[in-house]
Amino acid sequence: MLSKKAKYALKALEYIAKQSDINPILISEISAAHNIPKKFLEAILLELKRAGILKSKKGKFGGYNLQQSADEVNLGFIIRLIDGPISLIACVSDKYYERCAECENEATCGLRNVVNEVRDATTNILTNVTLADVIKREQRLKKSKGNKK
Amino acid sequence: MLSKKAKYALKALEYIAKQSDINPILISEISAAHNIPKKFLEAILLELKRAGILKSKKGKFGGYNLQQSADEVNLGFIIRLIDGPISLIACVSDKYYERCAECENEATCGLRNVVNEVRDATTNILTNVTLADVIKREQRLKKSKGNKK
DNA sequence: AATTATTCTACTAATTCGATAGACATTATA
DNA sequence: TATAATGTCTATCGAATTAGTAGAATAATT
Repeated sequence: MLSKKAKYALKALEYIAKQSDINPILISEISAAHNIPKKFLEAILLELKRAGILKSKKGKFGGYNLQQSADEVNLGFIIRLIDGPISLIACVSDKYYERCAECENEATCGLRNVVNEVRDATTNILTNVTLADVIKREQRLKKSKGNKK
Repeated sequence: MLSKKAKYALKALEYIAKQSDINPILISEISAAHNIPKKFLEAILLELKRAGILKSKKGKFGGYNLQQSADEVNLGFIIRLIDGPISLIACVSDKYYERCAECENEATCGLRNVVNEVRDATTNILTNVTLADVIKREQRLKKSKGNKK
């Protein structure tokens, strides 16, 4: 499961991406809109800024905006940044690889083979879906819901 | 990521499944074979027994065997049993469903839509791969490794 | 009875997660 | 230049989870 931190990060980024680029978005606004503890969100946005995803403006009328465009930021990047490995076992992770202590031969491990397949399936989705896509999906879902009624 | 407990459980089950059904397998044997802390493994095997996956025999020449056949036990079941939800967010989980506090409309949430896709991809693999499959994969990997040399 | 195993209860140490407090720095504008 | 509004930073904290341990009880075999 994702940590709350990662979920908050994704929700906040989606919220910022949806707004116009002109006005910086307030932490307190995002916090109120999604019931995210403000102080916790502060730390998260700061981390996203340090990673180059957000930019900030201090002082009055300050706040946050995307630094990259919404179709350049994929979900996999965010999740890895906040939560670490996406894979179920570290022995199949690209960025967080670690050997299994209890495994004799990695190359022939059947479990590793399965877990590797899961990782491929997961990262294929997560690294190909961007913030812009998430917003598009939301709009599509809202439309198709309207049609059904 | 899987917990160590879940990884140990999977490794131990694979080990038991590989042996003949006749002789019960000792905890200490599995523990030694895979570098799994013995006392910790004890608790894990007990849990697997309670879930109906293993059966045990006490006393001399006691130990553990599978209760179900190796092609009936799928990895998803084990992982859910030990670690809980496979999904990245509980709002798309079958067995561990929970509403997101920060989400207004679940049906139109774009993030949920993506996470649901990930869940489908993951569980499709994990619930279709059995212990028997893991062993087969291992054998296949060992063969293809031999051929290359 | 002795031996060898699982079973069960109860801890515990370390780490991670989620969250908070409060001082500080920066910016806009009145 | 004062002030209000905002992000930045450091430090901390409680609760939950994870990983692992100790030791007595129970059961089966010889």
